Amino acid sequence: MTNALTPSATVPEVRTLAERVFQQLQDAIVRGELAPGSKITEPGLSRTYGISRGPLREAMRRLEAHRLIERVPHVGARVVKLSIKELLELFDVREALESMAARIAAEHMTAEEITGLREVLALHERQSDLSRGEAYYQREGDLDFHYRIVQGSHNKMLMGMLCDDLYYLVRLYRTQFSASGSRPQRAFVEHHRIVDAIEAGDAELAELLMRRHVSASRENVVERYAAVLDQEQTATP
Amino acid sequence: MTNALTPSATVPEVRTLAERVFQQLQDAIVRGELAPGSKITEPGLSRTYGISRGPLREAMRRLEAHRLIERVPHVGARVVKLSIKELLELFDVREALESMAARIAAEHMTAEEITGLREVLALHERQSDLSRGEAYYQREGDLDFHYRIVQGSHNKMLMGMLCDDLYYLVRLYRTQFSASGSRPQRAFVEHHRIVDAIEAGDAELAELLMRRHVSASRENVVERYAAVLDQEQTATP
DNA sequence: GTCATGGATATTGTCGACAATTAAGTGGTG
DNA sequence: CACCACTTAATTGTCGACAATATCCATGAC
Repeated sequence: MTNALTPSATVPEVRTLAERVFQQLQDAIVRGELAPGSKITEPGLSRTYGISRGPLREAMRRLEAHRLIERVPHVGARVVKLSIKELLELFDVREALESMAARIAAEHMTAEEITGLREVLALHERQSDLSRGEAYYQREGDLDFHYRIVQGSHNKMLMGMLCDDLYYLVRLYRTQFSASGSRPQRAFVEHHRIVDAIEAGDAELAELLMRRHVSASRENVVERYAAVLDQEQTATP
Repeated sequence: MTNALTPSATVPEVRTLAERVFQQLQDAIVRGELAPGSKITEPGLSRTYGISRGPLREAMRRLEAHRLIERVPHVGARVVKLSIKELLELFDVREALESMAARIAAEHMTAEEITGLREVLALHERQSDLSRGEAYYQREGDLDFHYRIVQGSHNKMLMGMLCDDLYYLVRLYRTQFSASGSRPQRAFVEHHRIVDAIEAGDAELAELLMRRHVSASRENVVERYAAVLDQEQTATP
C-alpha cells in the first residue's frame, strides 16, 4: 500500500492541469507555505504556477470545497485560518465520525488490514524510542493510524469526509497552532486498546475507546490553548 | 427565519452566474428532473441554461464536491446514482453526525430556537391530521426538523456537512427509491422525545435518542429494500 | 480633523475559440 | 462472422481577452 501521507510524491498519472495545481496548492497550504489568512489572488497564482486562470479557478473551487480556502464573490479568496472555536468544532466532528468508523471497522476490517494496523503501531513505537520528542513524525504517525481505521470501515462516504477533507484540516491546524507532540505515550496506549477492541470484533468498545481518544485529544488542545492565553496574560499585563 | 427547504424561491441576491446555475442544477437533480445515472454534457447544459461553459464548469465542480454528480477526467459527468450500499453508508454518517448535533444542541440551543422547534413539530402534526398519508410533506417536514437541530448546535462545520451536503443526498434518495412516508406516527413520537431531551438540557439522552431515531430510519430502509427484492424474486422466478 | 464622494486601479466574472483526448463508427482482414 | 485498425465526430481541457465589480486613494465639504 502506498503511503497515503505523502501525496507530494508526484504520481506521473495526474491527468489534468487543474488537478495537479490543486494538489500543489493543497500541499502548500497544509505545509504552511501559504500562510493561514493570507489573501491569494488569481493572477498571482496564475503566474506562480505558470497556468492560465481557467484551471486555476477550478483548483480553487476544489480547495474551497475542502475548506482549505474561503472565497467571497467579487472579492477574493484567503487561506483558511482556524479559530480556536472552529478547531474545537473540528474535533467534535472528528469524534462523531471516527468513533463511527472504529465501530464499523471492528465489524468489517480484514485480518490483513488489522495486521497492517499493528505494524504501524510497532513502527511508531520504535520511532518514539529512537527520536524521543520528535513530535512531527509522531503526529504524522498518529494520523496514519487514524487513516487506516477509517479505511478499515470500508465506508466510502466516511473515507471521503475524513481522509479527503478533515485530515487535511487537522494537518493544517498543526502548522497553525504549532502543536508539538504532547501526551505521547498515553496516546500509544489508547491506540493499542483500540486495535485490541477491533481485533476482538468488539464494535461497541472500539467506538467508545475511539471516542474517548479523540475527546482526550480535544481536551489536550483546550488545555494547551488556555496555557498559551495565560502566558500571554502574564507576559504583557 | 427563512425556510431553508425552499432554495428554489429565487433570492434576488445571487451574485454570480455560476452560483445561480449551481442552485438550478442542484434543484433539478434533487427533484429528479435530471435522472440519476444520466450523463450530463457541458455543451448541452450550456445551451439549456444559456450560459457559457466557464461558469457552468464551476457549478459542476461544486456539484461534484457536494456529491451530486460524479466526474471522470476527459470522459464526462453523470448524476449520482445511489446504490443501496451507499444509501446505508449515508445513514451511518448521518447517525454519527446528527447524534453529535443533538448532543451539542441540547447544550447550546437557545429558548427561541427550542420554541421554533416545537412549532415545527406542531405544524407537522396538524398536517399529518389533515392529509393523512401525504408522504411528501411529512418527509420534507422531517428534514426541516433535523435541519433545525443541526442549526441549534451552532457548529458551523456540522451545519456545513449536514445541511449543505448530506441533506441534499437524503432528498435525492427519496426520489430515487421513491420512498413513501413510512412509520409516520412513530417518528413523531421520537421527534417529541428528542425535543424534550434538548429542552431539559440532557445532552446524553438527546444524543442517544437521535441516534436511535436515525438508526430506526435506516432499518426501515433495509426492510423496505428487502421487501422490494423479495417481491421481484416471486414476480420473476 | 473627520467624513463623504469621486475616479483610478486591480481583481474577479464571463465569454468564445483552439488544442487534446476519448468514444464511436467504418471499413477491412483473418 | 468475429476482431482489429483507422477515421471521424463529439466532448473535455486550456487559453487569452473583455466586461463587471470591488478596493483604494485623493480630493473636497462640513
